[in-house]
Amino acid sequence: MQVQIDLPEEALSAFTDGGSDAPDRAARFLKSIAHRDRLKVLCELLSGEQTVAAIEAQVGASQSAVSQHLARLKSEGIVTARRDGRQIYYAISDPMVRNLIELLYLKFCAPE
Amino acid sequence: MQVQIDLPEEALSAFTDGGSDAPDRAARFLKSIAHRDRLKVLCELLSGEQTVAAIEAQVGASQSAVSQHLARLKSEGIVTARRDGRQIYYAISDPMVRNLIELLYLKFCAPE
DNA sequence: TCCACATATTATAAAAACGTAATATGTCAA
DNA sequence: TTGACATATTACGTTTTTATAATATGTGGA
Repeated sequence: MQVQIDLPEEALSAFTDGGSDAPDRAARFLKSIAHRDRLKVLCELLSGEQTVAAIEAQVGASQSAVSQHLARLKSEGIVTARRDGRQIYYAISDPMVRNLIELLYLKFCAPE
Repeated sequence: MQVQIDLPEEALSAFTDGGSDAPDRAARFLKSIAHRDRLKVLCELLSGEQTVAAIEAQVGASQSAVSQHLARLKSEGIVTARRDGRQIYYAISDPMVRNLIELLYLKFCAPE
């Protein structure tokens, strides 16, 4: 289990350079993920696409709440939806989300 | 520039396992970071410890706002504070935060 | 066509986050 | 010990997020 990232020097000022809207976009992205149940949804989707009903069951929130969470994640481009008959399958569309969830796992779930 | 993470299988269910409070703790952590100005603060601190005045100047927010942001980051264990005379130096205390900011850089600031 | 199923949308009240202004605390130097 | 400086804290009105309940939409089968 390892995490390794190399960054160029200019990265240090990427968020502090005045004109850029990167901080706003990054904050919006993080806010979309920074919710107990949305984290659970994403973790559930790590293993592949799932129907809303399956997600609901795992997350343990109401149908309406889960649907709203999924709508938010979708509007943010974090997940995609695909209909098959009556059911709708959601999947993670942003590979970076996987890295993020994995980082969170290391910090909050790793057995030491 | 690379990001590589390997995780064991059980990670997939780390957030969805019922009893754990990991999702709550992870969401709290993300919320602490998910703010335009707090992101700027952290990015500023990537290059090393800084005084509040220096951070204020870079972030471009009011003294009170910056102080409150720093207090929140500190209460979350994300930064530490060290007094030297009249000034207080803040620094990132959690190495994982560096990884996270770097991930965000790749997504929101990389020149493509 | 009608009904049941799967999911989405809307409305809204409660809770949390935010920004600003004012005030407080701690430290140094005269 | 007083004043200026650096930072923290408190109070409070505003905005945003969230949860819940109710209703709507789309799909397939009888």
